[in-house]
Amino acid sequence: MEIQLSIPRRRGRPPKLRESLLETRDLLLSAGLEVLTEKGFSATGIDEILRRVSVPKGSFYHYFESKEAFGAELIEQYASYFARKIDRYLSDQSLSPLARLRAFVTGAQAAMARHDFRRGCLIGNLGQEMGALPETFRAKLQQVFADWQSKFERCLVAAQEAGEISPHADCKQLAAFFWIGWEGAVLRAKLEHSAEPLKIFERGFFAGLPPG
Amino acid sequence: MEIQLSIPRRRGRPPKLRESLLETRDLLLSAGLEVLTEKGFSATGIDEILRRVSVPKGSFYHYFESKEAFGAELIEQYASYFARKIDRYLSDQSLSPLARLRAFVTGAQAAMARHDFRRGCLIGNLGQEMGALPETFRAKLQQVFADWQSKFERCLVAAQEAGEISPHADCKQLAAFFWIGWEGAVLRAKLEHSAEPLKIFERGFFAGLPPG
DNA sequence: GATTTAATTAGACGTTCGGTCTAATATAGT
DNA sequence: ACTATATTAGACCGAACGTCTAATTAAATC
Repeated sequence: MEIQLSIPRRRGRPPKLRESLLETRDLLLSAGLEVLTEKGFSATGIDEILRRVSVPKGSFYHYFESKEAFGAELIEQYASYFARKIDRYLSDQSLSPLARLRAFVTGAQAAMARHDFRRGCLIGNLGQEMGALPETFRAKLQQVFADWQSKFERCLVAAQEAGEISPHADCKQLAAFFWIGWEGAVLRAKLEHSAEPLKIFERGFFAGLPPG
Repeated sequence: MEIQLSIPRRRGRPPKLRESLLETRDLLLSAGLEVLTEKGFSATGIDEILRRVSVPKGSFYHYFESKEAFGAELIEQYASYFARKIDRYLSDQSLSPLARLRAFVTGAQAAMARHDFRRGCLIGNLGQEMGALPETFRAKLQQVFADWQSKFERCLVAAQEAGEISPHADCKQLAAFFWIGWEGAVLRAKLEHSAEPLKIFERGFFAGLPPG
């Protein structure tokens, strides 16, 4: 939980060849991710993030223009981190396309379990909070979902080609359906501190796929 | 948007036979519901609610012990209001059980549209926020979902008895699946300011039901 | 090696918010 | 008339928010 800096930061311009060129900045981002996935954007104060990693406020506003800018960068980081994660699962040629989707779901469950179902999906969290967030976030969040969905869509098409699901299935719709529901499941898993909602959604989704 | 009191409130003990016996209190609750479904609990300040309805702080803390108590009451109010709404739809004997479920979904879509998809579900909103909320809310929220789900479950059993879905279907699971996903759809509809996610989830859910 | 420039930390600052508390006011009850 | 009760009014406090300026240190320049 407590990330700490290897070498305590000092004032002033840092030496050029230190190992911690972006350490403080990254430290803030990773602490921010932790807290935001747990408590959301509005409920989280900069001070809390700062305290967690023993960084003074000045540093924060040195690296980020504002809380909003910080959030925007977190979205980008998280989105691409997660996109890579999806790609890793969905490109596993040792599994059938449908099995890859299942593998992703299983992996995501394990990931939530690792944090005792206390952390959700940053994108889902922020989406829920949009009413209180800078409007600039909306498009970003929508785009992230669109991206994740398109990855799923491609995998579903592959499943179709492999005869795992009906050739008449609308893969785009199915992919959207998955992500709409999955975020609900993550939300609920956080509320219940349990894997059950994730499992129920998994079962429901795969059982509902039109057989090939 | 701006609810206003019929007669401006005055200081002092109010006359007994006024029409506004609980007006101020109700005013606060309904304004609170509006704001909380849009922005969530943490992002909303008491002051904002008070300003909206031109009520001074003294009144708030006269009627409610704390923000937490206010939230708890909102949950109860909303939960039972919504439970009645569900009951109304699911007890409509002029429709088949499955058609009643569809009617509920359609009605909920219309309700969201009425607020331009800016307001979500209070229970879902608070569930997402749990990481930053008083822990006493958790059990309440879980119970509300359990309640709503059990209503759905009963209707699904009726659908089963009517031969609309497979007799082997696990109605409890299906009901849970619905509410898990539906909350995701509401979240997403709010993010996109669109009915599309609700429709996609509706299609996906009903298409996935095991035929009778 | 003195001086300027760039990078980073330190923390003061003003504002807002949640919650408390006291006073003021008005009606009800006796 | 007097007391009790209900409600509004808003000052006040401590904590937290986001911003901003100053201080400090190393690099770069000459």
